[in-house]
Amino acid sequence: MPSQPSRAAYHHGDLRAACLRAARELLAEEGGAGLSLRAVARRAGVSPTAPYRHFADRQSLVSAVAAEGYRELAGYLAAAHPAPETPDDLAAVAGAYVRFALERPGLFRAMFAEPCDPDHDERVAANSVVKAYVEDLVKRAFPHTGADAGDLATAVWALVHGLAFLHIDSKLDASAGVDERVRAAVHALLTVKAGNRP
Amino acid sequence: MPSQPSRAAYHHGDLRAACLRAARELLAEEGGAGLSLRAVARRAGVSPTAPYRHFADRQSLVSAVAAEGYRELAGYLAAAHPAPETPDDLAAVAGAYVRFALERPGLFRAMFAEPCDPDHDERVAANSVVKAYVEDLVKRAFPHTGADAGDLATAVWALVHGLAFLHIDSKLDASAGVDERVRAAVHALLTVKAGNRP
DNA sequence: CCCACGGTGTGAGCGGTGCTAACATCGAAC
DNA sequence: GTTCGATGTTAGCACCGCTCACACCGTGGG
Repeated sequence: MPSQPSRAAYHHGDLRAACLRAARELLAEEGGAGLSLRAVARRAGVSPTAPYRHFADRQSLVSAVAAEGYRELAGYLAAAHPAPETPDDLAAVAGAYVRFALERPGLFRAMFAEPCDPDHDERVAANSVVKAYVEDLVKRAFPHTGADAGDLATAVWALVHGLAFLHIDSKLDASAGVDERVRAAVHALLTVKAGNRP
Repeated sequence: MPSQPSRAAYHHGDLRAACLRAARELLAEEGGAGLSLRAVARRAGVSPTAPYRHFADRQSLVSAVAAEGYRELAGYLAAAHPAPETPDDLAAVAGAYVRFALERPGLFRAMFAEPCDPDHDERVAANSVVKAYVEDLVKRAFPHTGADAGDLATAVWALVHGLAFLHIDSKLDASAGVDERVRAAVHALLTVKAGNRP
């Protein structure tokens, strides 16, 4: 591999990274439909088929971008609250999850909207990081719950995941006060009177 | 318009319906990527551009299919429990929502996975039917909740929606006992002790 | 009764796309 | 210093969305 980016090089130097960056930009600018290997190649200033040296096919590129997205999401959530302990902290993290989706809808859709081959190791690894983070978070926020902690974690993840999708699909008018809305939804669910059950 | 399906007709008779049916089949067999106007035309036994007489573009076809999907979803939920009243009934309906997504992942993704033009009247109408149904359901299952009923409905919809997506993305091993898993998740969320809050 | 018209299907064709195969270039290991 | 493998290029296939000009035919005004 070339150690230095020799000027006007025949070889790009770090085409893989350039492709990922270009893919991210296209995803942000034109959405998932605009993400094509050829467009990526154009943006990277390279011939239309050069990316195939680094990605087996389009799906492979999308998976790589998605894996990046998972890692970013994990960081984003951690930044929202470094050590969430209470349900209120959890609501803050939930807000961050939805905000992440709203700020990068193209990326978020790439992460979830198309079926991905489960063989992409990097992708499943990055995904399970998010999963583990949510589970740990829920366990700390509800240490004394009688319900199975795994079930609760699943439910919480599903809740925020669903909120995110409904928002980016504009099934809920998202424009104003997303955090407030998310907080209200989480609060509403967590404070439902169990006594209502027969 | 031809009143009778004259045999070997130059005009199809009901090409629009045939296109919708073909689109549904393609969605089921090959997923969203396989749904092309040309493939639809082939399957309907018609020239590649004939569908353009009935659908302005691909997006328009997808929106029409999605609208069908929303109506079917509403019927599917209603069939799961004709008059849900208790949180347990609600869990049953939630299970139906997820089952619907798992049985028709292609259709479900078409309904939610791509951004849709909000100008497609039929589609937004069909979608709001589902929304109203969920709201009514939640109001009946939790008549005495102090929280805003709209917030709670949003939260419940988000919960089942998220569960559906996580399942069809196989983020949760869905194969066995989906209903049980969904019921457990809903139960876990609804029975969280509010007393845990500071 | 006939004919014009408009709704519907056809065909050719443009540019874009995923992907493959054969070839070109260059850095690095021997 | 030569060879070799990784990386990039070009040509080309089939398919795609979409447009335009044209063909067909049921229907309604004369």
